[in-house]
Amino acid sequence: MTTAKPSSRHPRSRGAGRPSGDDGDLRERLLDVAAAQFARTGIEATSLRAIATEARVTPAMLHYYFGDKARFTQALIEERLLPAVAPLREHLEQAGDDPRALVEAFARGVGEIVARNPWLPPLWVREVLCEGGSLRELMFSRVVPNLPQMLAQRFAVAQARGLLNAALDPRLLVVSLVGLTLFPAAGAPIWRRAFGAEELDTDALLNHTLALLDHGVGAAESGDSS
Amino acid sequence: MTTAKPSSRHPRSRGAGRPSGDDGDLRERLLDVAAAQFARTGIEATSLRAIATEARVTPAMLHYYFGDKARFTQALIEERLLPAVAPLREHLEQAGDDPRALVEAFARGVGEIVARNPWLPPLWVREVLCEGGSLRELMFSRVVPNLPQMLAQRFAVAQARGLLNAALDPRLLVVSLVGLTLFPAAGAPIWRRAFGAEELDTDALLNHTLALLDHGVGAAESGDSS
DNA sequence: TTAAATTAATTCAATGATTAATTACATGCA
DNA sequence: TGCATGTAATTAATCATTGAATTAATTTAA
Repeated sequence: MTTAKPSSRHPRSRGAGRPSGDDGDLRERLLDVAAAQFARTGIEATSLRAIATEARVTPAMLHYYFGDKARFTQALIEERLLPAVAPLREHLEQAGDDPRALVEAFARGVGEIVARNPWLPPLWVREVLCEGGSLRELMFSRVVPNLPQMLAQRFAVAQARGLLNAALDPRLLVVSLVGLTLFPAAGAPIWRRAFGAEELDTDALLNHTLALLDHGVGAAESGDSS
Repeated sequence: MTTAKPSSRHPRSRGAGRPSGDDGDLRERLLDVAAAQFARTGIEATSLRAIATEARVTPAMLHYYFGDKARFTQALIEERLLPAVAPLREHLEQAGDDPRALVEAFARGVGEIVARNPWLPPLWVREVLCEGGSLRELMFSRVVPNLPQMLAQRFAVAQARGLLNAALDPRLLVVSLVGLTLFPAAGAPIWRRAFGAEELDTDALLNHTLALLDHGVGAAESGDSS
């Protein structure tokens, strides 16, 4: 055992002898590369080898910095997923009780998060939404604990005050809202492919979503209020 | 080479000596098991061994009936995915030009398909929507060739006639529609988990979606028309 | 010269793919 | 009717490859 073993915790310490002629912290780079690759291929289907290769290092580096794959994904969650999603909560808490404001806050918040972390939607869809996803439990217990319930609750209050379409179910509205925002983001490449080469304009999507939620599909009788 | 080799094509033929004390065609069963497992774990991350194990047979059976993994998934697409999705096209073609009717036809069609093939939404989300999905190209070229464009086109026509909210983009409306229908279906387990133990009622979801698309989130001024 | 950072090489299990042997039935033939 | 035989269906066993995890050796800078 002459090997240096950071085993449980990150080495971090700068200043030590590191031959890395590369850019910033390798540890960070590994997380970034992994986030992108996990989003592309899925966590289970992505080999540590592939990550290491894309990061131009040996697979052993992953073991050096993170231990095993489980702890690696754990680190990814702690240091990428959680910080990325955190702003959404604030967005929502700042929004008033008006359901339209809530909806807009949610859609705008998701939009910003996605803009900053393009890898997030595919990862979320794959690993949280789907049944066998690796991040299911974690997402619920740590990332957005009872955020869906909180949102539904506020919709329910708005509905009781007559501010929300009475035909809607507050909880299903949350589901719809997520579907309208995260789903298109996750599928951006596909829409591009389906509807010609144009990039999916996130601003346009946001406005469209709000317009849809404002009036529905029927021809609007009054002007919009955005 | 004393081995029987159906190599290129399905053996199919009944009447021959088959020790299988099991139920129907093993070939079919393998496809069903695989569909479920692929939906749960993802195609890449699912081993042939796992499929064989769950089907209570040897991995060699997969090779016997299908060849390699690529041809196996190909068969799954041809014999499960394509037939499953086919009805949607008819549904849409029968619907009139009224956007509400179109929307309802789509939502109802998706609902029926999902009810019949619970494995479809997760598989679709994973393998078609996401970038690294294995079925991307195939889906577009074979399963629903230019169906999105067709839908968008009809929305555009309706819009030109003043039947559709002018603030909407026909193509983005298609995106929203898919998000509102497929996404909740794919995430059914999660909503169950998020909002207590109740099953996600697909009928309720359908009605909710239609209500949302009819009037938006604002308090409705007129009675519903369902 | 010391310790962090990194590479190279190794081990072990799992996977995809394949082959050879085995089973069970159906049919032809006596 | 009963037996031999061919063939589809299936299992057991094998092989090469890949992946995760580990260890030892090497580089680099403080």
